[in-house]
Parts: sequence; C-alpha cells; structure tokens
Amino acid sequence: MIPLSDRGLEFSHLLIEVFRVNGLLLAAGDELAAPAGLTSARWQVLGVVDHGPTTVAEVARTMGLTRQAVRQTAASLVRDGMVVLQDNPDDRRAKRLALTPRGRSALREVERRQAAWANELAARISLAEIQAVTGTLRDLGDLLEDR
Amino acid sequence: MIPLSDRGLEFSHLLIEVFRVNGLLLAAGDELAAPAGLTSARWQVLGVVDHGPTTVAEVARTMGLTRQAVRQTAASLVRDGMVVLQDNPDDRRAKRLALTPRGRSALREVERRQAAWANELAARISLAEIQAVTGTLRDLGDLLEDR
DNA sequence: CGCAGATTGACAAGTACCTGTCAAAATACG
DNA sequence: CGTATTTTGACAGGTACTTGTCAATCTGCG
Repeated sequence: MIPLSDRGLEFSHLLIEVFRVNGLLLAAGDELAAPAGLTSARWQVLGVVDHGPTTVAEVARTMGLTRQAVRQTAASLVRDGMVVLQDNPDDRRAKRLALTPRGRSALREVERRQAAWANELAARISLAEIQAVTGTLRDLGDLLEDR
Repeated sequence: MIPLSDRGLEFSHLLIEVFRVNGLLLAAGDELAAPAGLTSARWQVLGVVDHGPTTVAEVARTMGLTRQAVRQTAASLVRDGMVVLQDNPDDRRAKRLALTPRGRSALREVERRQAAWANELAARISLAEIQAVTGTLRDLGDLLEDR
C-alpha cells in the first residue's frame, strides 16, 4: 500500500469539498433557472446565443462541451420556442441559433435572479478569500490539465 | 438590471473555476479507474461496500445519492462479477452487496493509483494553501446548504 | 396483536453529458 | 480545377444521475 502523505490526505479533503460545492452550485443554478422554464444547461446555451446568432458547433466550443451535448439542449430550446434556427449563408449545413422574444425574456429573468443571488452570497465571504480560492483552484486546474 | 457587485463578479469567477476543476477531477478519476475496469461511480460504490456488506439504500445514504442511482451502478457491478448479492436475514427485501475477490482486487488497484496521484499533485501545492481553500469551500458549501 | 406509515427494490421516463459513425458541405492545397 | 482533409449536424448507443410510482416488507404505536 502506498500511504497518503499529509498533503495527500488534506488534498483528498479538498476533492470532497470541490465535489460537494459543485453539486450545490448546480442545484442552486437549476433553482434559479426553474421559474423561467429553464435548467442550468439551457440557461448556459441561451447565454451564449444572446451574444448573437451562433451555430451549434460554435456554442459547443465556447462552452467546452461536445457538439452532441449542445445539439440536444438546442433541440429542446427550439421545441419550447426559446430559440429559432436561421439559415446561414456562410455554411448551408450549420443553421444559426437565435433567441426568440420568449427565450430572451426567460434569460433576462434568470440573469436578474442570478445577480441578486451572487451578490448576496459574495457579501458573506471576504473579497481576499474569494480571490485566494479562485487563484488556487485555477492553479490546480492548470496542473490537472497538464496531466 | 441588478448589477453584480465587485465581490459578486469575483464570485462568478470562483464558480467557473469550481466547475472546471470538478470536471477535470472527474476525468482524472475515470482515468485512474479505467485500467481496473471501473469508472468513478463504480469505484465509489466498491469503496463503500469494502467496509462490509451493505444494502443499496445504505450505500445511497452514505454517498448522498438516490437509491436508484446506486441501484443502477450496483447492477452493473453484479453483471461484471465485482459484487454479489447476499441474503439479508434482517430484511428480506434488501439483499446485501458484498465484494467478490475480483471486485476487491480492482478496488485495491485503483486505490494504489489514486494514492500516488494525490501525493504527486499535493506536492505541488503548499499545505497551507490546500487547507485555506478547503476551509473556504467548506464555508461556501455550508452557506449554500442553508439556502 | 393489528394496522398505519415508513422503507425498500424494481420499473419507467427524463436530463445532461459522453463516444463513435455517417454523409453532406466547406476548406485547404497541389 | 479537382481532390484530400476538416467540419458539421444527425443518429445510435452508453453512463450517471434525477423524479415519480408501485407492491412488498418492515416498524412503530395504540
């Protein structure tokens, strides 16, 4: 058995907290999005499309997901009339996703809720602490990305 | 539009890092588990069952998941001969999951890899930093749990 | 003891991701 | 110009979760 070093052990606690906070954040996001008829995934796609009509492949690259994942979410947004497909003169295969008025108002509603929620939570943790955690997590992420 | 406060904005960056690190950790876990014929989910279930034969409902409570999620993972472990179902004299409905020799050796293999991986990563971040991040994330998690 | 209520596993269906494969369309290049 | 390569959306199928429902069984209480 290879034993865990002190740091390794403390590191395991960090992992557990990351998983826990991630789960809680996802749940909070869904709660914020639900009253507008959205989920976290749908909200994120709408957020990207809000910057201008975009193809599925482009949205996927922006979000760091596969085309297939975005395709499914986009299809459900089209079904619900929050997004429409526009012909794309630049590429006959790839239609552009564009917000409908309904999609736009749903997005605005969630953004309003999200801003209030983030401000409220942020008020309870010091700026220095938030920045320190963000920095360390960024380093850890870079480390993980480098294998 | 409710504007994001400075802290609120910095907080948003923190969210993004949590999501990113979470995704990278999940990928790393799957990579660690794959050579042993496991996934992160299967590995976690085996880890709980390693403490002694347990019912699906008990494992679910331990892991903070639903019975249904654990049920599916457990079924796949049974299919692959890593776990067997034992009759439970205390409750005729709820059979106990128990490790087979094959399940045990797969678990040991992943645990060996995981310890080496955690030690290596932990060596690149100071103990103080790890503890600080863990503490802040724990606070944030508690805040989120209180709504 | 007997019954109401809680717990359990099974089943169905849904969300959010993934990989692999395919044909059509766009692009790069000799 | 034409062909090789890349990109794209669609489709199939898989993993890991969720909620809701059901009947069987266990438990607590009057």
